[in-house]
Amino acid sequence: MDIEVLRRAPLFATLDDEAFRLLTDELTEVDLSRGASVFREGDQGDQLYFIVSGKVKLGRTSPDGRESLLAILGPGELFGEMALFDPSPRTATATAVSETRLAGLKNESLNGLLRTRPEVSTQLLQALARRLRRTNDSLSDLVFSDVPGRVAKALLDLADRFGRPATDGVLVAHELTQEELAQLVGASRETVNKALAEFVQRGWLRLEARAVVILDMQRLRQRSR
Amino acid sequence: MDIEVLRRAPLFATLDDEAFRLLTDELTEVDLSRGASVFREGDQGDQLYFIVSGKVKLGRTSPDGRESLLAILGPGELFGEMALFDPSPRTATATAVSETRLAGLKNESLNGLLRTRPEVSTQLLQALARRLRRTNDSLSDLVFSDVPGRVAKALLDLADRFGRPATDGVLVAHELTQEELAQLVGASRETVNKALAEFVQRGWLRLEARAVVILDMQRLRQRSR
DNA sequence: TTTCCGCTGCCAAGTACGTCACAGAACGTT
DNA sequence: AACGTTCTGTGACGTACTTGGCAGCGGAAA
Repeated sequence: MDIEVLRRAPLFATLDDEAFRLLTDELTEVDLSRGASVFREGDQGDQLYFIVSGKVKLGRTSPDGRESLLAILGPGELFGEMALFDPSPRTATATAVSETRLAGLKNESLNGLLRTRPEVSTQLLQALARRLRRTNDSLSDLVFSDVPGRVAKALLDLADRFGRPATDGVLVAHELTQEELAQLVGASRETVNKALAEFVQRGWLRLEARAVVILDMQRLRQRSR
Repeated sequence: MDIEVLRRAPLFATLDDEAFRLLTDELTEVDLSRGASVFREGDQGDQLYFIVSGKVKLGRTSPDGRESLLAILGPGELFGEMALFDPSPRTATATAVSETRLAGLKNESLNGLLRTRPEVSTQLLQALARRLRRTNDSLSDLVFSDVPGRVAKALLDLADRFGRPATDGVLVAHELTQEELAQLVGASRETVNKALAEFVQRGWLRLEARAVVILDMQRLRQRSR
């Protein structure tokens, strides 16, 4: 397993090499192809996961079958920790958005780590606090912004986390279909498509297969406020 | 100060009486009347707060001045902890909804506590995980449910946490104006008013001043799905 | 290649909700 | 009691969005 990503993860940053090696022995490798789920709403959960490579979407299903995405996570991020601290079934489904490699850490292993290395809990608290802040942001966006605004925000956020400089702008290989993007911003596919078309028409974006190139960050950022 | 609420708070449950007494010495008492703020968006934060009595709303303001509420918190709950773990300015404004008494705990005191009592961090992780779950719930509700559904959900949630049995139902003294209730569910005051009127007309509710009496939990619960 | 299916783009129609506008009730202050 | 202010209730109207439907496109599978 490629442990480089893990070694750099803030959660393990305080560990010395020896402790880190012991820990990696306890990790389980999980490989997923696009569309495969790690766990589903209602499952019993006793593991948290690190994303080594690829992307994962966390989603929920409404009683009548519609879907909504809580977050898109990438390399170095962790998820599935809630079921450990607040013990109850999983409240979201985790699905691979692309070819994805995860490292699973069992509840007991984590508890062992927390016992011998209490500093690690600080990192966990930070990770949770950051996630809560992001979720609060999404909540406000949903109330304050219209769909084009939310799409702009989502693209900028994805660009921050997954963007790479390209010849004429920033390439954001988000790997999401417009349907998934719509579920992420809480709107219909149709409306998101229109918003994207408008951005393209204004010269702010170029669309590619499951990716966009942001040509005018400035304007897009203004539209997102 | 009335320390009973604090003694029962899960965060301090594992402390022996001696440790608890030392801790309470480090708490600062804060009293607020309705409408007064503990901290505001953008402030520098170095304290977290327990609610001893009363209620607090956590809200955000949009660039154009509209407001949205992230949560209503009551006795025994804590807030303002995010600024400590994820150090950056406060991302929400905390305002008293009624006469409120708080106990403030400084960052350094908390760190001291975490150093001597690492078990406390588990409780903090739990509290954060629960909050994150609730926020995720709000997020899904906003996407999945219409306004009447969200109003029903909000009332049931408030009933769970602040409801007291009455002669003909459950009295929920939420202390919120309809404007605030609207900000909580992410809708306009008028629409919320109409939803409430409909519930009353169907015999599910009775309205009182900044309170409701839930007459038919069943139906209300059905409407909220 | 050909076929198929998922994804994209777009039009038309319906609707839930926001905005505006106003009036009455309740509450606190002098 | 008189007054202003804040809160509640309700109707009319416009619109941003959803729903539904359909056609073209491209990549994967046969």
